[in-house]
Amino acid sequence: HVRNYMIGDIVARLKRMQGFNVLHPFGWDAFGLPAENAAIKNNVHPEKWTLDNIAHMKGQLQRLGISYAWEREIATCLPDYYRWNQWLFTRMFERGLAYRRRSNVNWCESCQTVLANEQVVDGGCWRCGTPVTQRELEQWCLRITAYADELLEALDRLDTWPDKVLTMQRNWIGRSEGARVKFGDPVPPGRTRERIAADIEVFTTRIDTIYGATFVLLAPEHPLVERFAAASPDPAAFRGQAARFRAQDRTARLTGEVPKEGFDTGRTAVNPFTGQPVPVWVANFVLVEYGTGAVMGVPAHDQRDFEFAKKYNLPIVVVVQPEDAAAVPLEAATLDAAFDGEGRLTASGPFTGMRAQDGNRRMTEDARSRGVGEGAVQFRLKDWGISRQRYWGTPIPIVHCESCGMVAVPDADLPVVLPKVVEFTGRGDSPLAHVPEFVNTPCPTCGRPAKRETDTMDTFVDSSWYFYRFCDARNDRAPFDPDTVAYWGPVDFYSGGVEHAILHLIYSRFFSRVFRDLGLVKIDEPFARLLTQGMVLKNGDVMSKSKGNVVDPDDMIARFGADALRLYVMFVAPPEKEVEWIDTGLEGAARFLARVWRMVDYLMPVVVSAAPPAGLTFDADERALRRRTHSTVRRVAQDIDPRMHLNTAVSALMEMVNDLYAFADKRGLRPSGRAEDPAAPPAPPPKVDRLETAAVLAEAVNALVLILSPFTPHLSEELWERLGHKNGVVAAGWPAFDEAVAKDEEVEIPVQVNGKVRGRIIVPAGASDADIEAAALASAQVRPYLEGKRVIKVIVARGRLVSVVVS
RNA sequence: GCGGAAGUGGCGGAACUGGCAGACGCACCAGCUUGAGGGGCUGGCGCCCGUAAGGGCGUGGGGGUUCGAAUCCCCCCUUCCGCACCA
Repeated sequence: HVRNYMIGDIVARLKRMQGFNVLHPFGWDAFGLPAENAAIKNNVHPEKWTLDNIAHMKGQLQRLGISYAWEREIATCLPDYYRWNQWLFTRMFERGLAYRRRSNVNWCESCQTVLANEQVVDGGCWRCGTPVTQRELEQWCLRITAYADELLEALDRLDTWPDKVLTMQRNWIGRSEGARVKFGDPVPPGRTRERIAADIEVFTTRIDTIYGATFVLLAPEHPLVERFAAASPDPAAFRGQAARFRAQDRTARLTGEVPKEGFDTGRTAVNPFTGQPVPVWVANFVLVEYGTGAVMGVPAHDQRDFEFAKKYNLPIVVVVQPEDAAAVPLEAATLDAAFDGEGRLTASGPFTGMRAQDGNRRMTEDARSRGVGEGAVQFRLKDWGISRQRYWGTPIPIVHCESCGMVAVPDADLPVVLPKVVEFTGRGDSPLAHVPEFVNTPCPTCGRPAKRETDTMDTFVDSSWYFYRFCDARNDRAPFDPDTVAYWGPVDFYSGGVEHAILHLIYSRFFSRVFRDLGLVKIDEPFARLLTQGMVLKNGDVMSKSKGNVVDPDDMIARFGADALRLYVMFVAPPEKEVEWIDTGLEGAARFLARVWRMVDYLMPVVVSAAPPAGLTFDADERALRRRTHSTVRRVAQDIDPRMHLNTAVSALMEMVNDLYAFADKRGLRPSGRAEDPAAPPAPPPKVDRLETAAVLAEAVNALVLILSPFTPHLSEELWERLGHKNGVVAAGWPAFDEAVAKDEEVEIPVQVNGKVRGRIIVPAGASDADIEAAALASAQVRPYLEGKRVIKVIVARGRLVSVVVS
């Protein structure tokens, strides 16, 4: 976290010095399970635990010198903030974007609460890793799927987002185009299998293979399964098999550990293209929540179906042949794996001979015209289940009334305040349900006794819109003023860990669009630029209390100072990479800052009394130092924004300091190496004869202190003041940079002969290509390599290199 | 399996549009600072041959494009990350 806040702070400080109006806010995402669990464990109220932690961390951030706009500080656990969660929930409820339904939900036994799909990682809880089980519960859901298409399509325009995040979101939304097709009741009498009571609708992306569909598979949870069971000769056995599949460990199923299994329902359905009856089976690998919960089995062209057919001896029919003319035609009898590539259709009635892709289109049309199917788009994205059976979260502002049903709490009655006196058991039923004063309330509509909803909201609701609240953090009439958000929004620069790639960043994109459709914001995408910063590791592991490898920023501040810590963390690697923490690196940063301090402190009398450089005539060394000063001013700014290479910005600062030392050395100026030793004789004061030398030193030192300040604000402010400036580094602004001064006077150009560097020439900057070529060919270093050879070609590359080709 | 990112000295990394590979720093080595430690300063530090001058090799491996490749293309290997029976 500290690294992330530093990155943002350096950008904010640069932009402020460049004259931008910078909103650099901070808030506390303070609801959630850790506080509640700590409360149970330590017998302290979650609110106290949370507020104490906030106070501690705020002190730490301030000691690090992170320049936050504390007057806009928010904490999501305070009614000032969460009332607007409730307000927004109410708006969504009115629009059908928030709804309640009974469904299977992910349940974490350890956290004793529901998890959203996004919060299930490798079949376990994202927070504690406990394997997730399924429970049937009444759940409030937010209809994120209403925005699925838009959330997907807009990713194409987020061109500054990391590819990784875009890909993860695309996969998560998981759009696939295909068709829904009905496998109907067999009509003709006299079959051995009985008629079923309804068509079975399947979803497929490969309708072109439908002539090879030789069976239909239902998910064990599919509604028809129970109907078939009831009508079967042995309902108990039937139900038992289905129940066994349903009970199979979901985690094992997800990791592919459970073998594919199924059983025959004894029913048939008619393939709407072949007209042939096909058996209907129940299979453990078919997912009820995806598509229609039923699929057609095409063993020749789908590997899962192939394995299933082999295991249960179901017929295999090849309907796509690879187009590769040399290939041996596939035959069902000899097939050892499904062929899922493109090719030409065979044994597909009127579609035979078409390319599979064309067949796909034509067969979808055909199905539609005959009323047996239609094109369909399917998403993997599910609606977002937000009910949590815990205490420390935003109360859901709904009242359940026996006569009026579910009624939203009117805006005037918001916030629904979280009661303070609650018993925490961690048992997994909502703690609020045991607080009668909270639960019992008159129905807002009819006034009769009614009961409040006792679940609280997923804390990701809190973090899905807080960035707009910062723009107008003290507004008590609305979540924010639209004009104010129009001024600030969208967020220009957003940095955080890649762990937010799906959860937070997709929810926020969803909420932004809800606000847009409510007329509160005009933008779609909340975050214009996204940086996913790498984590800081210690001994190859993520720092965590349980591993005992945490580096406490306060310890580092005490030992080396906040500035050294900031400089080191920025220098050690580019922001998006992971870094391994090493103490010696921090020592190096502290050493560098001591070096800066010594030189600036030593030169102070010269700097304070120096003339401005305008109108002076400088010697070569002085011009070189000015060149370094001006080019570093430019480079540091560009390395921060737009390049976001904070590590090379620090390198540039170090190079400048090295040059400053070298220049000073040439002029007999050298600060004492032991400034901290009071017994050491004081260094003689700097003696500078030339007006011009004093001027370039002053220019360099003043600029250095300023351009270092985003990284090392404390050191820079102190030195800046000592250098006789009054109003601080931000008021001073980013130093002006003069292209003419920064430009090299002459350049060294390598000369290659047949691709090898054989010499170097020095030419005035801006020399013409012809002059450079002539100088290269005349060079004493190069000439021996041209003796007796014929020069075929000479290339002068952008004034940077000469390449001579000889035979 | 699918997808994303990445492989450069002992280490972290630099090389911005194809143009001097290894900037900057860490570690290490040698020297100076009247002794030690600490601090500071100077120099060295990719690999191989060579006392040296100099030469050869070198950005995971192999091929290619180009006057020129860490950078572009093809194949392969490795690592990390994400998704994973999505029909």
